[in-house]
Amino acid sequence: MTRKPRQARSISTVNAIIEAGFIAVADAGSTPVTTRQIADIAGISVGSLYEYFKNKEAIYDAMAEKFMTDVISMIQPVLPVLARLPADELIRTLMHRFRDLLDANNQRYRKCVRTSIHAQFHQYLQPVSRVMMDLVMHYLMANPKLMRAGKVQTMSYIFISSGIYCVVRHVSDPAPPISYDEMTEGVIDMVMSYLEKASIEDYSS
Amino acid sequence: MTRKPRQARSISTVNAIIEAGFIAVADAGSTPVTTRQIADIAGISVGSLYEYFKNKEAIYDAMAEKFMTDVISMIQPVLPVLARLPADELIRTLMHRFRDLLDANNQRYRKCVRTSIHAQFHQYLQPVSRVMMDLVMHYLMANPKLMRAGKVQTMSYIFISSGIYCVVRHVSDPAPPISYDEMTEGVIDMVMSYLEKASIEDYSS
Amino acid sequence: MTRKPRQARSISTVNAIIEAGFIAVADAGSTPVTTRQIADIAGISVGSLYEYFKNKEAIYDAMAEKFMTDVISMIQPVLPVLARLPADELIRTLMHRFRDLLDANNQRYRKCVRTSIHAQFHQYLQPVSRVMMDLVMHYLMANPKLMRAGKVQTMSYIFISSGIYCVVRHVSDPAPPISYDEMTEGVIDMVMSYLEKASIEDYSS
Amino acid sequence: MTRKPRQARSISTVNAIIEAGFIAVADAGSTPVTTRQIADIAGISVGSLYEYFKNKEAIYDAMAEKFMTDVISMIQPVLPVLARLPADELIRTLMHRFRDLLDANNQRYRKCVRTSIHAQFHQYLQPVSRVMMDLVMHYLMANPKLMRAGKVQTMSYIFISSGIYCVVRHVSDPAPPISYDEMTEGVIDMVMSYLEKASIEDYSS
DNA sequence: TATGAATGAGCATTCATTCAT
DNA sequence: CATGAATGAATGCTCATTCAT
Repeated sequence: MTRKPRQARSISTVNAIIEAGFIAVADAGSTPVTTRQIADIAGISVGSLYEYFKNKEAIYDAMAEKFMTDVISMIQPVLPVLARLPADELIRTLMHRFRDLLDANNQRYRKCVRTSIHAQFHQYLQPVSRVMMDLVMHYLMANPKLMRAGKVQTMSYIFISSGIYCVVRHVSDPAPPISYDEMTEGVIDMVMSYLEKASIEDYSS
Repeated sequence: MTRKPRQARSISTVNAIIEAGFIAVADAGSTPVTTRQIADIAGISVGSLYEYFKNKEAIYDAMAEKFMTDVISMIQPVLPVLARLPADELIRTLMHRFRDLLDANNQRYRKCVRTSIHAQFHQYLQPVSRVMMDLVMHYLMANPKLMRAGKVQTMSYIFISSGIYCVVRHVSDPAPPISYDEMTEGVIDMVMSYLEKASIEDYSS
Repeated sequence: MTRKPRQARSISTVNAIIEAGFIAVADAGSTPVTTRQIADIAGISVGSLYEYFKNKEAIYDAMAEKFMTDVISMIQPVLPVLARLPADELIRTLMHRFRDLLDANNQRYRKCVRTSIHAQFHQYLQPVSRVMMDLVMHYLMANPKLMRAGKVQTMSYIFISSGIYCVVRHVSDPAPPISYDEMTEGVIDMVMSYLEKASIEDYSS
Repeated sequence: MTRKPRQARSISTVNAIIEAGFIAVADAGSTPVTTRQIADIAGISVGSLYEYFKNKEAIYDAMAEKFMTDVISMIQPVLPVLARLPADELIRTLMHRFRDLLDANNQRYRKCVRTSIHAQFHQYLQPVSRVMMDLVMHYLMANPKLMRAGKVQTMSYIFISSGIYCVVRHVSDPAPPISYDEMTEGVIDMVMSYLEKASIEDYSS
């Protein structure tokens, strides 16, 4: 049974382990990460690892949760602002903040996404989809005229999938044929074209 | 001239192993596949496996290659037709053929994509991107007016990434919020909106 | 003079640990008991465990000793009475008191014997043999005519072994083919037959 | 999954592992035996161990089964003879053959019983009880007058328990107070006294 | 060529014991 | 005295790979 970390020291150890997990994944390349590696990086013994986490899986879960938390806290503070932005600015801001998140902590997440393609892809990306979906919902409520555009759900699904995977692919690509900024503008063009066309059709009807 | 029986056998054994690899991955769920499983399914001994493949990695490589070949031979025969189609019809045809490929052989690839999310994601999808890029190039050469639309490379990159990942995500999702056909039409809308807008801008300039 | 509170506390803690040891063994079933479990049940920390006992082995030793003490204090008070009883009554009384001891404290010892079959068998049973041997000696001294019966030592050894293991086996057996009372009477028959025969031979000689 | 040993070599490896198991248990004293130890003694690698046995438990099971087989084949060949023997000769023969079995193969079973007191006691002894019960049944059918003696089931239970544990205790005792032969004669006396008394009572009634 | 028994490094996990606080 | 976080050796078990037949 995992002891519940109550004390300050314990909490920091838990964080150190999660931290070590990300570093290990980032460093590991495609080979799977061992508990020993994580313990070594965290500067503790294997035994201690199991004082704080039931098993390896639990560490991965905590990492995914930490990632989600980071994604949320990347968006949360600017949420009121984002909802008032025009769509192109919204996307641009989002893509930039995402890049910042990927590059924070010595590119931790960038490296992890690169290697996690081979491993916990879904566990990492599903929460992002969820958060993005929330954001879209907020945005639609703040911009009700968009609701009149058809296929709201379908287009949300597609835009979110597209956006996330464009980023993932770009991050994973060792020599991307276009720059991140070019990609950002492309995504904006794509979305804006649709929104404009949809609103025209909406008016004319 | 008669085919050398030894070679013929070798080729069929190699294919049997690759086949077995897909079946094993499809059946395995999330647990990793062992060489023993592959050998058993292929109906040969582990020892023989290593007669035909240097190691497990080589089998995965061959599987990815086989997948690419299948993707190519899905597109190749209709290539002349595709190039003459309007963009929406092109995408619709493509998405349908993709679905057929995923469902062929008792949904082999569908199952593999689902589980390979956790494993050889890139190895499988990079070739698809490559093939799609080729197709786009063909299409552009057959429809040179599209070339005048700006950001050809950027938008190709984005549309291909989007299209592939939309399919992957849809396949992986146990309960997708929209149907495959809705998604198909959504992707078409997205692309068409952009192309229309781009051509308008092009005209006006 | 007041008892030194430190000592008193120590003694009660030691007892609590031994107590906890029995409870842990009784509860554990066939899985081995950990020091953590014992400490938890005793309501102290693992660290404290090692304040009072050198190691796990020492706890087991203390448990065995406690068991012996309990066996002794089960017999001691009735010793004068027992020595004056006829042999059959002696055995009957003994077997009943044994059953009572096994069932005391929520069947603590019964459960322990059941699981300890797999573990500290000897450590638990040797003391019992010793105590029983003492009892037999007392009995012989009180009934000197029995001394004339041959093979006193041999028969003591056999009767004690038999008696103890009959009880142990009966306790361990989830579905014993005979009842405890039937077994008791059987053991009495067995012993009495021998004693009668021995005394006849003795007389005749 | 454990491969089923079909070939001669495989069978001998299985036996070698079981053999090694006994040697390991005999040598181990009170410390638990590891798979590594068994593999080393058997002269194979840990990996091979698991080719032949699902897990450690399975090895223990096989050992217990082997022990039972040995006990049976100790009795089986003399079964027709035993049934025609007077009870005292039957017991004497049995006890002697038991001693021989314990001392065979460099005292393998003697050592194992000594240390297994702490471990797989029941798993080893239950089969013996079973076999002994069978023998008693055979004996009773060959000597139907004994059936008339009361408490057949009770006395069988007691005599068998007594006999087995007397041997076990004697084997376990580093300095037994009586010799094996003395013990044998004592057990015979005990049983014979009962049988004689029972038959007298039977006649008189 | 084909086999499959054999290998053994490597993994996740446990737990008696220690020691800084 | 008490604590419980930390330790790390040790365990059961797996599986990619080899090689004698």
